Amino acid sequence: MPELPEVEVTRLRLMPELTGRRFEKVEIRVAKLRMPVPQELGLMVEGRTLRAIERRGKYLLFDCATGWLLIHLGMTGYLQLLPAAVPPGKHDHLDCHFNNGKMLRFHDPRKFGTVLWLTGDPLLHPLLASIGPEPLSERFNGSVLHSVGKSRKVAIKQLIMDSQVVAGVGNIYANEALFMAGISPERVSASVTVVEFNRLAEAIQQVLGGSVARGSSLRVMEDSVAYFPLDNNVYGRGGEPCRRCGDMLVETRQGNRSTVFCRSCQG
DNA sequence: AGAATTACCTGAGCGC
DNA sequence: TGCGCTCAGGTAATTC
Repeated sequence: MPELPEVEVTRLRLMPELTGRRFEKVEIRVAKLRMPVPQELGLMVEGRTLRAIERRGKYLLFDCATGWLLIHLGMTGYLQLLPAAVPPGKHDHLDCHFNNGKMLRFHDPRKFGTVLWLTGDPLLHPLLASIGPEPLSERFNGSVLHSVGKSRKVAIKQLIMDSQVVAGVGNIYANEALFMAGISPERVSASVTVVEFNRLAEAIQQVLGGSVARGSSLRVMEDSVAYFPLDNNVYGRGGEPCRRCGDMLVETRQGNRSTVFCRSCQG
């Protein structure tokens, strides 16, 4: 599923192809996503020139000067850049045609994604206004994490998955970052020390930044710009040996999400 | 306010 | 072969 690094790599790949290009035509085939795709989207976007593509958490923001096209890929969504003539298949819900003959196609089997039109400052929109700091910015560090986490009673894993605390840390990277930092996902947030919060913030940046770097360096695979493989240390490896100590990784559930960790390496 | 739970959705994998 | 079940999970909305 697209996590922050996949979203960022998508942005980096689309930007050189599409900035400065004009939206010619928008085709909405399926508007019934998690939130309805606004009817007037075509009217708003067509004829506009794309100035840039920004990202906030896992939200992509297409700067159209008069407003912003917001896209979230949900769990199963991806964006493809294709020649305009490629016929749509199942789950190809939306196409944006550009004046260079390219078409940006939104594909999302589970329809957890979001496509909206925003006016005004996008960061003030309710969906974005209360998102925490960008994990890959200098604004995010152990002190920031500590200042919110020191008084919270939730498990540390749920704290770092809270988008109000830090943007865009999903289940896979939460598991991986906690392993890297040597902290048990089950620890109550308030029991985590300053030193550990520092290690955790560092690990979050390492794990996300490393994936962005790896994803950016990969050749574009086929026609997709969304996915790249991930070699996880813990996620998806419950019951298998820990790569650090060899003990069996345990799999539990937290807030209905699967958690995998090493009881020996993560205290 | 913070924590916990629910809803949204479909493909994959499973047992029978 | 196919039916029914469970699971996967980002995040907004809802409830406690």
